[in-house]
Amino acid sequence: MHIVLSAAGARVRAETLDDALRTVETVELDRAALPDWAWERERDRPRWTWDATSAWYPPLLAAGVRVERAHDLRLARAILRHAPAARLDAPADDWDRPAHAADPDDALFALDAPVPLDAAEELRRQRAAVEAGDDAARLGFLLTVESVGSLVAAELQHAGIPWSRERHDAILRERLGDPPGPFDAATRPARMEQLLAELRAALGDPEANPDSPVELVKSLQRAGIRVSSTRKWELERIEHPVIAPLLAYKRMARLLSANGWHWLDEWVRDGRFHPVYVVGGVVTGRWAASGGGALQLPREVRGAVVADPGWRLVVADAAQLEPRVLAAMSGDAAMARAGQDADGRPHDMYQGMVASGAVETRSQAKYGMLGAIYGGTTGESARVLPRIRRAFPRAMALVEEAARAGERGESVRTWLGRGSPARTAGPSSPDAAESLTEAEQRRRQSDARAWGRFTRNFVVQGTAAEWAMCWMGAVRRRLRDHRAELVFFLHDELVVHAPAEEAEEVAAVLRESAAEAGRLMFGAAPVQFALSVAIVESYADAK
DNA sequence: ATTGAGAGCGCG
DNA sequence: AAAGCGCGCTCTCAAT
Repeated sequence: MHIVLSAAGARVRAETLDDALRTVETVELDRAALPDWAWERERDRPRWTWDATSAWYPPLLAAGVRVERAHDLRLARAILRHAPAARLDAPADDWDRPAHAADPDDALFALDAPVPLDAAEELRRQRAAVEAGDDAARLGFLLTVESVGSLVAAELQHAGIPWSRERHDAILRERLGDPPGPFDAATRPARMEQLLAELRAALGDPEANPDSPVELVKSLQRAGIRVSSTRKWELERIEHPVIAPLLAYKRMARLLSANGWHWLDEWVRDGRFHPVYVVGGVVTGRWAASGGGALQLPREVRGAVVADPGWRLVVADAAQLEPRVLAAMSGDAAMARAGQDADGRPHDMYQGMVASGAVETRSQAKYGMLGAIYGGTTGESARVLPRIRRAFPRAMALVEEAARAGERGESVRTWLGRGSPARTAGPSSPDAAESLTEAEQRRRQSDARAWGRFTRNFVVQGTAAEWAMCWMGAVRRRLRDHRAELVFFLHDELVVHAPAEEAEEVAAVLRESAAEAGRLMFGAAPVQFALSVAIVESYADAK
């Protein structure tokens, strides 16, 4: 059963659909009455269908209403638009517009803006587009998984991750020194001022400005240091007294601007950081974050993430997720074996590759797999690739086929059927090869290879994102009647905030859910999804 | 004053 | 040690 919600002027229309998507009941109600009404109807476990979870769900959560199932029409439309297995012939319209960012306070009231689109009609159109295609089961599952993701994203934002202002402030003071007071002549924290003086002295340039890359390059060159940029790795290989204080300064400046006191004031409220996730925000299907930089939370500040008294953080990290996903997709039995021990239990995959004799060291295994999945062409990864190819031919064949498809300008798809975008800078004109200059031919070849690296990575990264959404969906369902709740997500990592006495049980839930995600995605494929799980009071202690 | 590109660096 | 993929954020600097 679906309940389709849409804005009807100042009110809300709720249409109940049976499993054949026939309308069986339509009611209108005041927006203010929606949470109670939804809570009532949730007993029938309907699939709440709306233009965007990010718009409808936050106000329900704010009113204390959780729902189990949803269908996010805009997210689904975006997937169907590019999925090779979908038969969607609707012309581009407002449903193709991404949802606007959610404001939990007034999202419902912002909704009535442009178009009262017919949500039920769009749902029927989407179902038809899935069923007319050649991969209906998987594609339908992908839409469900994406919608579960949208629910989890809203719930994560609602819950927030426990954040200690005191710890954060202490970390900043320890790293940067005391912040300048309001009447302080210094404009930078104490240790930064000190380093600034040091590096200016080392350069013999009292005006040197490390905050401006352009000015800094000039200052360095005046001091006889030949650099073309101020990138860390270029500076690191230079022997000069200015380098140490300069690198230290740059590191501090980064921390101060990205996650300093200003960030703390802006993003931490009532002891929680409420990250804004953007489901489907990345072409591959990964989530993006908007504001606050939830997906780039530096290790340096994770000490500020502290469980409430009597509570713990259960931090689970999927080990070697992308290689395992690749093993499952390609059905590469040797690679799957490398990820489990003799009893078939999850086990460090890179160690397994060493044990099987495929490579000599763990680091070779790691860089070899990175090279396979990203398309490495140089250095250690390129050196090991032939050995990886020999040991895991099916896995390598899958990524290399994806790369070749991309080079030919074809699109590729993830395991559940998300399609890669059309190549933008494509092979524009069918010029005869001989009419092109040599430089132009080289450029096109290199563009084609770059696009091939993108499609190569797309199939694996996108499928890993699908696994991750299955994982969190399973965790969410298993934690439904617990006090513990999901509070953070980071591509292949989940954090649950749990009462101390529940922590061990939650750790088991995380593991069982990883196994369930593997079964849901890949059926009986013999791939184990290993987790490293830590029960800690502070996120910084997780690894 | 606002906008956009590029540099640089944080995350997976 | 960095490279090969995907991002967001903050800063500078030039163009509008």
